[in-house]
Amino acid sequence: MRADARRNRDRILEAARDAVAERGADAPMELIARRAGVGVGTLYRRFPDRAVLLAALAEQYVHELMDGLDRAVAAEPDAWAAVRAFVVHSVEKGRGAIAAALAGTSAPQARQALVQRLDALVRQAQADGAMRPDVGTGDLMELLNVFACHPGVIPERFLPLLLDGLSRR
Amino acid sequence: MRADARRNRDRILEAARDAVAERGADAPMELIARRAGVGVGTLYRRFPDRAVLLAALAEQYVHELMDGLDRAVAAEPDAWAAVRAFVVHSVEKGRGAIAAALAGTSAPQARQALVQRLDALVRQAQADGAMRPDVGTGDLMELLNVFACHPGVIPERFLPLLLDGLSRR
DNA sequence: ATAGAACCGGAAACTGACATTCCGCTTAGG
DNA sequence: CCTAAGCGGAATGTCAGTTTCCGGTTCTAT
Repeated sequence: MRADARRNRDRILEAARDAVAERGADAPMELIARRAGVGVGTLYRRFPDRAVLLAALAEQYVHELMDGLDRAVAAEPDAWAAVRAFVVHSVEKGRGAIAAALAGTSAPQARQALVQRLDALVRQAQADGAMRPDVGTGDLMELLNVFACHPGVIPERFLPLLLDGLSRR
Repeated sequence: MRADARRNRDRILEAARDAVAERGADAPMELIARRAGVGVGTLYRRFPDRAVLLAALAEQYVHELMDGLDRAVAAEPDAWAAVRAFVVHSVEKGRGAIAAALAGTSAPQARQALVQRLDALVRQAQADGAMRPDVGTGDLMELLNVFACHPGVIPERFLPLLLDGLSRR
């Protein structure tokens, strides 16, 4: 693979993430191409159709989340603190890929691994009495999704509120 | 206006609200008509275009919210309790009209009146030390919007979390 | 009962936004 | 300097919705 081709591929993924963030999973291919500074032809050469592109996006994003989770666990000995760090990290890095990643159809195995690791952490935090017991890991994912998909929900403004809501009173 | 025409008008508004809830502000006119048990022709006779329909929806909905607010204030002497009651009521009655109502373009005067009344209540609740001080009325509206637009955010599951997040720690 | 104004349904024509293809030109890199 | 790999973007095809229109139907006032 030629160097410029690789560069374009990365740009496309980046642009696709932004576009999906703003316009949802069916953002126009042409918009994605334009934002990547690339012709549609190039986009289609690299990703034969939207499903492939979305899958690549999801794959990449789930791995980023997994990394974030690992780092949070490593940095914070306390489970609840780790959950908080993960949420903050995910929301900030989130942008639009979440919509694709959590839609379910893409990258199911990687997604499941993430959910399992997160679930263990959540249960621990709840067992410690630090996190409210009536929210599940699925709810947490849903909330990340809201931040990613709903532009009006600005992290700086709503994250403190969410974290307080999630903690045990 | 003939009696059957009025009946159809009401049905269309009802159907439009549901359709907007599920498919967003650009739900197909044809879908709305079908759900109302009416031909597209009838829909267009009553509402020349989508903007008019959305405006009618917004108007109706903002008034419902206003009524809910009045009732909450009347029933609850405490400001924070009234805010809570209003939020619960709004989320439950919400469905999709919020998307249209809060989009901003429609029914600006009625909307503004609502925001003003709500704002006074919020400030009171915050002054009482019962509600967290770092959320504004606009944020509250945004949150209602999330419940209305995001089907995955089920009120029964997320409302307690939201209310806890909104209260002062 | 009945005239006729108001209303209705839904087929059909129109529209525009996107997806996808294709090919002549450009460029990396050995 | 050669050529395989890559590129852009005009052109074409597709389809979901919008909007119009008119022959038939239903109210309701008299």
